[in-house]
Amino acid sequence: MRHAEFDRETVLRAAMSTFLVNGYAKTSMQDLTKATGLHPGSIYCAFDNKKGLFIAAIEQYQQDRNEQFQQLFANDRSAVDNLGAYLALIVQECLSCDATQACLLTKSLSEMGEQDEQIKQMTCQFLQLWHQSLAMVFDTAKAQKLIAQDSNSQFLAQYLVMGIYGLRTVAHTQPNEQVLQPLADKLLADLLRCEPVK
Amino acid sequence: MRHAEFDRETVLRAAMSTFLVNGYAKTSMQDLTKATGLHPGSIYCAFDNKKGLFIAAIEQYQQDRNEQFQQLFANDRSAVDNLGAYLALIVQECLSCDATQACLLTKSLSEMGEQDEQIKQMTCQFLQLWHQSLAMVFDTAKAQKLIAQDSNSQFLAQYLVMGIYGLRTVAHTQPNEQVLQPLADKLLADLLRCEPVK
DNA sequence: TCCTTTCTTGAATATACATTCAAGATTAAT
DNA sequence: ATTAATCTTGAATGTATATTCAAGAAAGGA
Repeated sequence: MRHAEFDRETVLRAAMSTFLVNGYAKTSMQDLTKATGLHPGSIYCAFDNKKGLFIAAIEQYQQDRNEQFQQLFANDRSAVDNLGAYLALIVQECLSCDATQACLLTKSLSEMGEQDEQIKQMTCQFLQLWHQSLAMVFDTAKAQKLIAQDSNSQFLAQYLVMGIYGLRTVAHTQPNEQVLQPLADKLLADLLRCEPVK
Repeated sequence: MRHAEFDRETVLRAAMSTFLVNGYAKTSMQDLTKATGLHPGSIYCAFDNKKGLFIAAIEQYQQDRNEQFQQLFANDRSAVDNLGAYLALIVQECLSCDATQACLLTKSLSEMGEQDEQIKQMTCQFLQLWHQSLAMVFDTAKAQKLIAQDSNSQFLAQYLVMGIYGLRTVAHTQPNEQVLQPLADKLLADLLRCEPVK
């Protein structure tokens, strides 16, 4: 018997980062061997092929982001404060010039959604889970009487998702805190306003 | 003397559509010869290389979209009505299942922005022009006294840009009018509200 | 210590792809 | 009608790239 020498999570995070910078198509196996330190044979042994590594990297991304999310909201502070902190964090991520700024899920969906049904299914499912997590935050806000009792948590979460997608895209052309933070502020304000839902 | 046999705009729109579906990297010259009806040599003669054709297609896209935009807003109706019609049009585009749903500028920026400075410059510039066009619409709305006189047109336009980016991304996971139209409605409502700008 | 199992290595393979180019075809002016 | 200029054709070229595989290395059980 013998164990694999590499640490799976480390390898997946390296691959993840490479895919984020180059996109899937423009990431070569050579890029991946350089980034992960693994030789081609090892990658094919552990992940089947390039797409298998990509899928594993996306799953790791989802897990990492989800843990970060749960940690941010696991406290007794008001849901509104937590949302404000969450948005501020996203703005800061957008400002950091490295590739963390984009979301691997939406980037992959945009690149491959039309051609690869499996990638489309997986990314859509993960983004849906994120939407649901945000809806639960709005449920909490309702319970804390911070927003109207007749608010539609699903709708508000969807609107926030839309805003965050948009914020990240604006960041590509305007990676500037003076631009992004006011947008995030208005987004949050518009979410908290009493609003009859259609 | 002899003229080229193909119609440049037709060729560029075919290329545009192919790039939109596959992305730049996954579009082969073979795809492009099939889509445009041109043989490799003709493409290289007219556009230098694959990237040259891509750039020309992006320029055509910008021109087409800009003309569509100017036409939509060239009337005497209220700027708010025009914005509503514009958003409704975008929602309808998002619902049509063909590749028109995405924006070639943001898609290209997302795919190649990190690696190709020229593409980044060009797409950012065109997106900036769009932002300015929208800002002028808010100036009109101000002149028509439909929004507060101290509104910041630049900021409102940026917020609308953000919302449209977001709407288009949501459409990838939820290509559903019952989801998209309410989001667009709230977006417009939030833009028209009297809002002290930071 | 030895042996079996599993992992690692990286050169070799096969394919896909962007690009070139020389011959052939077409046009318009003379 | 002839000619010169330009366009079209599509097979050939060279490069990049994903994947395979057989030999070598390491680990743990007997």
